[in-house]
Amino acid sequence: MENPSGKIDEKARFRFKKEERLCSKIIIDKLFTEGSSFLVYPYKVVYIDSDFPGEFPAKAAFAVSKKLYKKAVSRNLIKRRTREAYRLNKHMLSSDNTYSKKALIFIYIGKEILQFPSIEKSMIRIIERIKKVSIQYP
RNA sequence: CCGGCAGGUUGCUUUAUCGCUCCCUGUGUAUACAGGGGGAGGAAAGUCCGGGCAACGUAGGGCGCCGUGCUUCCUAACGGGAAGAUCUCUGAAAGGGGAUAAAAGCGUAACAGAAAAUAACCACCUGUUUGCUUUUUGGUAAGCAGGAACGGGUGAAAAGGUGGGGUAAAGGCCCACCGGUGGUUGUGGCAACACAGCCAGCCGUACGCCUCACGGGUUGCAAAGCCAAAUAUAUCCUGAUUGCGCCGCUGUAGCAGCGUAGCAAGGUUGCCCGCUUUGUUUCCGGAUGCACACCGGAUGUCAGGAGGGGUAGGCUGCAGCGAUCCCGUCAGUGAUGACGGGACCAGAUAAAUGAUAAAGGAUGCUUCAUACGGCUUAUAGCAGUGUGGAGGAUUACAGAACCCGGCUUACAGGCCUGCCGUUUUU
Repeated sequence: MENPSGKIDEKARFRFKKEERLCSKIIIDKLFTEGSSFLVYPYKVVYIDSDFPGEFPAKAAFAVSKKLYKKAVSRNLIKRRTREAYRLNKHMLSSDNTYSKKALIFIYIGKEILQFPSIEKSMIRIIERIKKVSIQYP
């Protein structure tokens, strides 16, 4: 908005600060009770339209089931790889008015810990699907 | 050298790109940007003990429950640790595992076995009855009465062991030596205890109950406090006012004071005594002389508290001058302590401390080359050791959540110190 040169946008492109992470317990509860979802292996993605301050197209959270992965180390590894894939590709979601703002949760349901390249591939497919879903027709 | 045991220590490195969180400085009113710096572990794990800290409870006493249980020491404390004592299992050894309060009383001991503790199944001995035999003051078989723990068999365990005397046959029945137990004296040790002497024939083992000593209030940082936001004052208690009962004073409307005791229930975070709080036995009516039982009523307002309801955001707690960490010296066998110097060292909260790529290191494996000495069926082959190259593999266990001290469990590999040497080889 106030950066016609687009420089800050360029810098902030790969940033992923606390404002872009989904922290509110209320929204998370709402997501699980009212949200829609789709599957792109190895993820289940839950999303809902949500309004929040800021210029970001979405707020995201990442989850790994404690039942599938009992050790904290492996859960951390999956969440870190997922977060990294989201951080590197979230610029594809633009913050135009043509798209509604979203709250997202990525739930890892794969039974094996995948390497980063295949995780990134799935993430790109997920983001394209979210784009499709959130087009607003005025 | 190799194999093993014990203790300690360490537990991948570098570069590039893109990020996360906290602190400081600067620009900057908020947001934000730039620079600099900090950012997982020895177990952060299990949540098994012990504390700190916090809230609540608590006059005091008794009983119960739970935990611990050789000795001395260490420690803030411990069920932890160090050094030691006795017994026992295991190992060739270095070592490793386990047990240990006291004993007055009581209980249990599967299967097998006659019997598991006031022992008699077989065999043994004595007496006697009957039968058989005639080797007739004997022998033998069966029964009865008794003696006897020496032999056999069972068992995890059978009433100390060996030898001798003694006896009908035997037996600590008696004696010598050995072992144990108890008493006692001496020596050593702070002590557990050890060793030695003397005395007593006193002589099964295991487990449990009981007993004794010491310790233990409960819940946990989602504790606890504050702010913001938000819903709703159901119910209960206390005080004031109005009102109830009794008594007193003035005097017919006010004022001041009191409400004992019994019973029941609750609280006292297992129970009881005790303590404490509340209710009731009070009044009126249904309802009729009295009593009991039953049903209904004994108001409203304000303030405070309990409780309920709401919230699930932020701040403090909470990032620590400390049972702190590092180095050194001294004391001590050691756990540990004292002193001196230096340091201030993660703080996330759907939860940071990373992701990706490349190179390197370490350790096995396969293969090739080469060097060394050895063996054989000897210009060759075999296995071993060292060095170098190539390929592929492995690089563990595991992630802080209020903080410490331990314990337990998991862990690829490397390093250091000390100790042991059964088999095989040199």
